[in-house]
Order: sequence, then structure tokens, then C-alpha cells
Amino acid sequence: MNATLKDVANRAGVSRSAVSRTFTDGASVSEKMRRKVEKAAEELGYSPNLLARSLTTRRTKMIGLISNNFHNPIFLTVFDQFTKALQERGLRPLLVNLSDETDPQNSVRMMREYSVDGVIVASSTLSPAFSKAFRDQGMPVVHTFGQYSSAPSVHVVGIDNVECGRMAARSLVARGLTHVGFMGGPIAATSTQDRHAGFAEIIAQHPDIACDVSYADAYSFDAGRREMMRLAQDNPAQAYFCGDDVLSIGALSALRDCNLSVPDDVGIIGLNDMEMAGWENIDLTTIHQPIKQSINSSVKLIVAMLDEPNRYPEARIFPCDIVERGTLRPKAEN
Amino acid sequence: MNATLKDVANRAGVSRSAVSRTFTDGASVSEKMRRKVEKAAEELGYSPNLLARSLTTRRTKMIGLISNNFHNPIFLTVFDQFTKALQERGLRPLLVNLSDETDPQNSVRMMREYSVDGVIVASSTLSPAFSKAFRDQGMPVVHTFGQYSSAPSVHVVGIDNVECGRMAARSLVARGLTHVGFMGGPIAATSTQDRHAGFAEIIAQHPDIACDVSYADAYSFDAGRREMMRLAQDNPAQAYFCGDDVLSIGALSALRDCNLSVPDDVGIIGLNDMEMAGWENIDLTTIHQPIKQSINSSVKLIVAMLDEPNRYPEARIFPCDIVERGTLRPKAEN
DNA sequence: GTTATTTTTGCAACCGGTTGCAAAAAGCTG
DNA sequence: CAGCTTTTTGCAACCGGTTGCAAAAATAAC
Repeated sequence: MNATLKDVANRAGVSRSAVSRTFTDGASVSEKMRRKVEKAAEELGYSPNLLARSLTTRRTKMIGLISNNFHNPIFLTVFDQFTKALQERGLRPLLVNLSDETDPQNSVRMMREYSVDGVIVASSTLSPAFSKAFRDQGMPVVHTFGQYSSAPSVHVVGIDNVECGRMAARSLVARGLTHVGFMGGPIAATSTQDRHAGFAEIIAQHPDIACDVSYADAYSFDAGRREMMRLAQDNPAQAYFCGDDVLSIGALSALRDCNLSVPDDVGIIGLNDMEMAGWENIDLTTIHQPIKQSINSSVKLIVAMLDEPNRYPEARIFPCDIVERGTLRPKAEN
Repeated sequence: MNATLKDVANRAGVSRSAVSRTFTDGASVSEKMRRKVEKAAEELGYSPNLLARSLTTRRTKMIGLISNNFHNPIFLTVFDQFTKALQERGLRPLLVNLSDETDPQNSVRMMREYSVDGVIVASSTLSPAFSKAFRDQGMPVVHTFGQYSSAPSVHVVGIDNVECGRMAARSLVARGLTHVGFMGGPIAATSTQDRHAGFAEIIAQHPDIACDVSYADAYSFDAGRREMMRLAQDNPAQAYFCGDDVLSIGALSALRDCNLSVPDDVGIIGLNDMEMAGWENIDLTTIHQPIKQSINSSVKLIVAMLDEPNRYPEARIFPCDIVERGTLRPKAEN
């Protein structure tokens, strides 16, 4: 079928090593030889088999791209950026959908079977047990959107969710509200827990502010809508910090159906600043997460780890900022 | 590092073939041998290297999943479904982002280098030259969301876009409108051309109906919004068939900003029925495309082709139907 | 308990590449 | 042109598996 090294060698009348050398950069081949081989390769339409090569070089140039989040539109951007950034460096993403997988060992085995050079875990809801399991196997791992901790056990790239919680709380406090709400994402996710911790920390400094806390069971429109439907029935807060933009949009839809006006009756602040948040029919005030920076940094990090597998784990944290749009009343002018 | 076949063989005190056989189903091994080998493998944490295996079996169990559409949220669903369907069958998607690639030969080489077992092209906007290039290399190919033709040169799975155009036109005609519009996606996409052909065919049967035709330059919110902004300035039609749901949502946003009410001043019918179309703050009337069916069918087809590479090309077309929501006035009761 | 038949096992070659090493070729010096 | 150095080339072993074939072991038949 496809031409092999041997075919090219025969046609060019040279040894197999010579052919191999013309196709590996940095190898010693004379100009004359190179031309001869390239001509034969051209004629046969030869291209080297990277998997066979990987057997000796121990590099497949494949990176496991692992996520459990295939419902939040923000992740389409995430996949777009990751694939591009990896491709630019000659790496190929082997995509793994962990939506309904609970056993890290399974994924570890899968990645080992395919000898990926490294693994990128892209999720804010996946248990850290997954990234640790990969590390324990000696694979380079980066956990993008993972939990920031001052002593990370694997490389983490993303944002400081605790600080985001604080930011959201501060911005509600600055508006002089007396009754606020935290409507988080899945309670099991570290991102939810951290955002809540930061939010609660600031609110606790203001004993006069009442704070309701509740959680949606997924980062999805429906979950956000359902949860806000429930909250709206019974003395809703003046404004909510929602787990993310998709939840916020779900909540907005619920508020509209309950005839509560936004931002006058109820304000909403989201998190992510996904493209859709800026759409005019949504116009969501939200905390911008620097996705692009996180992804580029993650890819650079995984590339660095290929040459330096035992690199000391670090956390790369990018700052967020609030994008004011139409779902939160402007601050009172002082 | 990782245990190999040989390590297991040594530990179990048997030949390498014996180990290999216990890990390939259908091979002849005695119970006693199997237990011995499995014990040793267990102790060493051995799992076979699928890439080395592929060298002799000529099966990598990797499928190239190729798309150029990383902006339309519908494609997150697409990737979700594809990855799940492939994983269920023990196949792994090697994801390729072709957003800014124009040369099919590049992609072909890449897929060859990685010896993928087959290629799924998932796009309604990618030139057929890509799927053909893969086929010409002898790779099994399925073009999902590709152009339906009665004599397809590669396997195509999806919908009949011409018929969708007709459906949309008929539904506008049935409403007694006298001025309608076709606001298509990128003009170069076969899906756009086909939808327009069907739409125009029906409208042509009604000489009393005026029809405007225009195109957005991408399947994106912004493009839809921009195009509708333009249309709304100057005698807009009573209703538009938009290229897809994302374009429709962009158009809705523009209409709102122009103070045109939907559906009273201007009606909109989209295509896809993405999850978001059902969100209460969007509530888009649209033509439902059976994505899930197309994807399952595509995966079954590619699997079938693994055993039967020269299978005669077929087109698998699934019917669409209109989902009536709030952006198109109900039909007049007769 | 032999012998014939079936099942299990190991040997060795192969899949498509890479690479250390030594021989051959080319380039320098004088 | 001999003698030395450097570059280029081919040989052969290896990467981690599979598999056809024949020998060995187990089972069945008499």
C-alpha cells in the first residue's frame, strides 16, 4: 500500500539508514544523497510513519486533550484554541471525552496505550484525582482551569477562583445592596467551592448584608434556569453572582418568565465572558476569564515538560476583570 | 519505564508470544498460561502499546476527526457525540482543526503519518476536495454534513439541504407573505447554495412573492447581526430564512436594536434547532436537523468501512422538520 | 499403554522506523 | 601522493509488538 522506507531505499539504490537520515533533521547526509532520496520519495509519495518512528524516538507528538465539559459553549473556544496552539507546534490532540467516566485508571491506561507525550486536562469540574493519576504514571500533565493552590501537585494554569468570588462580592457590596445571592455551579467542583469561599469571605465583612447560597447541578442553561425559577418564587436577592455565564443566561431566562426585570428587580453577574455574553440580546455583566492566555500558557508549559519531565510543579494564574454590561445596575455615583 | 511485553514474559517465565496471545482476543492460550501471564502483567502494571501493535495489525484504532467549524456552538454537541460514539467502539478521535488550512494535501499527509484507520470530515462548509483527497489516498472517509448528491463520490451523511430550503419557503408561503428573504451563510458553502436552490425553487412558483437574497460571510452571531443590520435599513422582508440558528440569533439581535418587533414586523426561521434555540430568551422557530442520528450513522459507517474499504459510496440522508416557536407568526387559521 | 488427533507453546521473522559503530569516502596538509 | 582528519554511508541491532509454522504437550481413541 503506502510506500515505506525500504521502498524508497530500493528505488534510490541506497541503504535504509540513508533514507531515514534524510527525514530526520539534524542527521548527517550529503547534499547529493539527500537529493537522490528526496527524488525517490517524491516519486513514491512517501511520508514517514510517525508511529513506527515513535517506537525508537519515544515521541509520538500526540497530546491527550481531556475534558468532561462538552455542553458549555465556552469549551468550543477552548478546543479551538487548544487544537490550533498544539498544531502550530507540530503536536496532535487525541481528544478524550470523560463526560461519564469516573475511574481515572481507565483514562490513564488509555493514554498509556497510545503513548501520548503528555496530557492536558481541560476542566474546572473534573476531580484533581485525574490529573494526579497521570502524573503518578510519570506523564507530563497540565491541568488547565484546575484548582489554584499555593502548593500544587501538578501544573495548574488558570485563574484564582477565590479572588473571582471576592471580586464579584465586592462589586455587589459597592452597589450598596443589602441582600445578595451566590448561585454556584456543581457543588462538587473545586471552582464552585473556591468562588464561594471568596464571595463569602467578603460578604462576611458586612454583617448588614444578607446572603443566600445555592447551587445548580451543572454548568448549563437548564440548570441555571431551573435554579433561578426556584429562587424567584420566594424573596429573591437583589443580585446574584452566578457560577458562570451559561448559568447566568439560564437565570436571566427564568427571571424574564417570572416578570422580574433585570437589573432593576434582580441583578446578575456571571463569570467567563464568553462570546455570547456580549450578544446584544443577552448583554451580561460578567467577570472576564483570560481563556486565550491560559491556553497558550498551558501549551507552552506542556511543551517545556517534554524536555524536562520532572519540572517542579507550578501554578500559572492570570488575573480576571469585570466587564460591565447591562445585567447589573451601575454603581451609584458618589 | 513502562513495562513491556518482554518484561512480562520474563517475569512469568514464558515466551513473548504467550504474553502477546493473552492480550489479543481470539488467540489460543490455556487457562493456566493466561492466569500466569495476567498475574505478571498485573504486578508490573503492564498494558500493551497499541502503536507498536498497529505496526503489524495495521489498525491504530484512531480516527481523524476533521473540522473547520470551531465557532458555531452546535459543533460542541457534534464533538461531544462523535467522541462518545467513537469511544464506545474503542476508537480514538485525533482532532484536526482546519480553520485556516486550504491545502488538502497537508491534511492528507498528516493523517497518513499517523496511520489513522479512517477519517470523518465534519463540516458543511469545507470544500469536498478535502474528503476526496482522503479517499484518493485509499483512506475510509465519511463526510458528515456534506453535500447530498445522487451520485456521491465519498460517503456522505446528513440532510438534504435543497429540501430544507423548500421547507422553509413553503412555510413562509403558507403564511401568505408577499415579501420574503433568504439570508444565507457563506456563499461558498455547498450547504448555503443548496438551501438557496430549494428556497428559490418554491418561491419561483409564486410570482406574486418578492424575494430578497443575501449572504452573511460566516456562520456566526456577528455576521448574522451585521447582515440583518444592513437589511433592516431598507425595506426589510416580512420574514427571513436564515442560514442557521446562530445567524438567526444574530439577526434577532439586530432587529431588536432597530426596534423591529419579531415576529410581527419581521419573522425569522432558522436551521439546526441547536439547544440554544429553545432557550426562552431566544425561542427561535427553526428547522430541526437530526444531528444525533447523522453522527451515529456516520460512526457506524466508518466502522463498517474498516472491514470493507472499497464499499460503494452512499448518501445517508435524514429528514428534517420544522419546530414552531416564537419567531414566526403562526399560520392563519383557515 | 500406544498411537492418532487436537491444543498449546516457542522460535524466528517481520511490521516501519532509528541509531551506535565501524568501514569507506572525501577533504586537507605538506 | 602518502598520511591524517573529517564527513558520509551501511551494517546490524533494536524499539514493542504479532504471527506462521513446527515442535511439544495434552487429550482422545483404541
